[in-house]
Amino acid sequence: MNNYDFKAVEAKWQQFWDEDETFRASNDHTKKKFYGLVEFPYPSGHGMHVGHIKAYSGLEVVSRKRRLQGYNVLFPTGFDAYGLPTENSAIKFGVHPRQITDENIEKFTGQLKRVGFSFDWSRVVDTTDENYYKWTQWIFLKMFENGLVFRDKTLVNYCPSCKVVLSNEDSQGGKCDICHSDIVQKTKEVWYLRITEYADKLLEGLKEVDYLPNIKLQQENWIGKSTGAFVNFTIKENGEQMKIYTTRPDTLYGVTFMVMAPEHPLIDKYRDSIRNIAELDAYKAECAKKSEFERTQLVKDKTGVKIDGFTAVNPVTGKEIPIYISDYVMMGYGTGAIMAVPAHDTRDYEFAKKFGIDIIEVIKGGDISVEAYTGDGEMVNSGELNGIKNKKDAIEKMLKVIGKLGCGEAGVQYKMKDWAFNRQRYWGEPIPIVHCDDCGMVAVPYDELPLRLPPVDDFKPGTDGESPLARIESFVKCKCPKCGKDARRETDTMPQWAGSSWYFLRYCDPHNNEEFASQEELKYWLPVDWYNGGMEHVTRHMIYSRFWHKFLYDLGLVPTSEPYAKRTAQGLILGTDGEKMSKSRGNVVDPNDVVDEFGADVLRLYVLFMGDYEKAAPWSENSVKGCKRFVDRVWALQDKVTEGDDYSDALRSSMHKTIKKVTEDIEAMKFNTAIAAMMSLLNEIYAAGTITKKEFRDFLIILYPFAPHVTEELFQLIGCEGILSHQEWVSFDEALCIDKTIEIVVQINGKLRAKLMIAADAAKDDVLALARADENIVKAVGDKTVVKEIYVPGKLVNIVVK
RNA sequence: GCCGCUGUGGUGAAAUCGGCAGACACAGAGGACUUAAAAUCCUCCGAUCAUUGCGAUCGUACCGGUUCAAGUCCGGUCAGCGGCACCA
Repeated sequence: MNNYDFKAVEAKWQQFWDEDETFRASNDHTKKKFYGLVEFPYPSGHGMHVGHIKAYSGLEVVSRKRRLQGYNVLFPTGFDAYGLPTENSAIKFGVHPRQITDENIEKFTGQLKRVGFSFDWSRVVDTTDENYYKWTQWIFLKMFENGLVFRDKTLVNYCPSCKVVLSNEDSQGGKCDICHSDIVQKTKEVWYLRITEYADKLLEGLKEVDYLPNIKLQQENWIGKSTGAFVNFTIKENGEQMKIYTTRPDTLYGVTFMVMAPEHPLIDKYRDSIRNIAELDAYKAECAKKSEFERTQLVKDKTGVKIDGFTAVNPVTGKEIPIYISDYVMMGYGTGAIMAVPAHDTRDYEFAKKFGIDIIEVIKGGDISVEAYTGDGEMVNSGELNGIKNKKDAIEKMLKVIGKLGCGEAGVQYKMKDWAFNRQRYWGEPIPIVHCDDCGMVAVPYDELPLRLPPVDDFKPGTDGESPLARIESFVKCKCPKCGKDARRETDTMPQWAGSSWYFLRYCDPHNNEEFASQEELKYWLPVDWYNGGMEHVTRHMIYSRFWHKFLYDLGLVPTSEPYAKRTAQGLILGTDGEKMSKSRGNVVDPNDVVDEFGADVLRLYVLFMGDYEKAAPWSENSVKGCKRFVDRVWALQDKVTEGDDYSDALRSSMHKTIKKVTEDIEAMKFNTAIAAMMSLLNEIYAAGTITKKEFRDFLIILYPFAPHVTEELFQLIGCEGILSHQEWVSFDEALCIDKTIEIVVQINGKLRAKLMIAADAAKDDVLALARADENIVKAVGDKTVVKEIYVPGKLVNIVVK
């Protein structure tokens, strides 16, 4: 036997699989299917990261196993290639983003193949390919047609460094998700998708899918549904109805003032009758200067200005109360105005204390001279609500009261906002809309898709926040598709998340030129059976793509209401220092280096063996060596093979147990313990000294999904027929997993005192008798009284003594 | 502030339903082979005490509880990570 030449063996099988198209999904729709999906990479110039390898290795193992289990497996990949990093390097090096993208895709493809992933390479999609983005534009137009696209002039999150408008999701924490600069608020007219229309469906749909609980929870929190009531307060001076949203209508009797967001439209409407309008304007200007970040950081000190000229009337008490403006009320949530109940809301309490406003207790239980009481209790000072102790009852009662008064009704609110769907940059899908002076916004006709990105020399964004496309006259100037007059093309492009919102549909039928995918293929392949990816995509990509999918479902264009039946997430790989891998820390591990030194099989094994798949784990060069030893020891088994088409007595039960363990652990994504079980079996084989051909063959099959190269080679070397990729997964016999004799533990008062070997089917009394007779037990019991004896079959005996 | 998760040897970690804590690895120590080293193979490897050997006690962040039995369940505390955050 030679030393294992992993370079030659891995190259040999990668070439074979490539030429043989071993992993191509079949068109045979009579077979049972498995659609495993991993998040397609963004082809950045840095190449792949070991994190990518871990992210793909999970479903790679599942997919390889499913094929052996007789499934028609669709395990595709592709490239989510639009985006700023490519555009920025295009600007930096003066190279067209198309060229950079092509080079990066080639680099990524090579790296993925070097690791031996069993992707179906005939179905690769590239979101920047015109045959792909044609359909991204097509779906956008369908949304436009159905009223889900609108333009609005509002305060937007704007990144001054990237010169783009960002969605709420992309500017979490007041930082730009791309460059981490501080976001500023800017008024701009931009494109939106009406995702809020689907808020309830997105929430409801979570009930029918199998996502990890924390993924569901994060999505629920993001959608942020709350139930409460809308209540109208009349403004005495002008009769205007001031609508507020509250989750606590039960506290309506405790309202002592009201607050509007500084940008509230009623202020502008009645400027002339507000006596201190100059003061309000100054306050508003001051707030606009603060970034969202500052606004939320300076929580402690409440600021605001009383509106001199507005007085609100509490609809249930008829009492007159002042109205303030303050930046602790946001225009973007609810109605942009609130009723303030200082006795039972911490923020209102702080405000009331600072401005010397009355605090009226309506719920007993706290001490409102010290702080706001937000708990439950008996209603007081609340008219017909007095005496009610249960919050739910109080809310119900109040809803009836305001219903009778005709001043309000129950309502729901969502934290989720509409999706700012635009970028003022070059490298994205052009938005297929034409602006006509007479017809307004007009869709580009479907038969003119794709609306291609025009060739450009200068990709720099405009200083005024305009797309570079705005400088291309030949692109901007066009005829209105409706009336034929001169018109202007929209120059914004779609955000990075557009292309990935439907890519899993395209994989079903990637070369279709008539439809985004045929109904027949979609019916067969959908839903995605198992989707794995990073936690960072749970509130963006996942919500966006579920929204697009549900929209297409409502049009009858996809057969399932949910795109993904199951979703899991892998944990990060940290640097050897235990910190998140990043270029600036210099702790990034390049998968290429690992493949060069140890081979692809070792890399694959290690990323799955290093710890719980769903948890973060630091990289360790030394531990990689352990997996290398394992592969080498498997290779060396070829010298220990004896003829035999059965299991030997020595290994029979271990074989069955290991097959069971590996079969089940893969399904539960417990890859680390599956590998550990195979390592244990290998240790047993070494202890036994020999292995039958049948045992070796079956061992290779269960190891194959993890380490396909070395197992294919050994399968061939020991003279098995065909290739391993075409074998059947091995079965196990539950009965043979049970040992004939087992070890049980004997405890005295819960402390281990002896161990016994007994027959697995021994009767309780016999076991207890044996236990009592054991010399250690006799000694330990001594002259104490036996109070109780507990027997757990197969596990232990516990003798309780006094 | 709110919600969620996690806390186990020198290290990464295991441990179905409450039933032998530390599987499997890494690192370390000793030995075999070797002129030597690497590689490989074998042995040891939670702490303390005892030690010729058998063994004893403690030990899963901390404090308490339930139980014959707790890493696992319950109550409280602390620490770390993630998400949301003036959401009315």
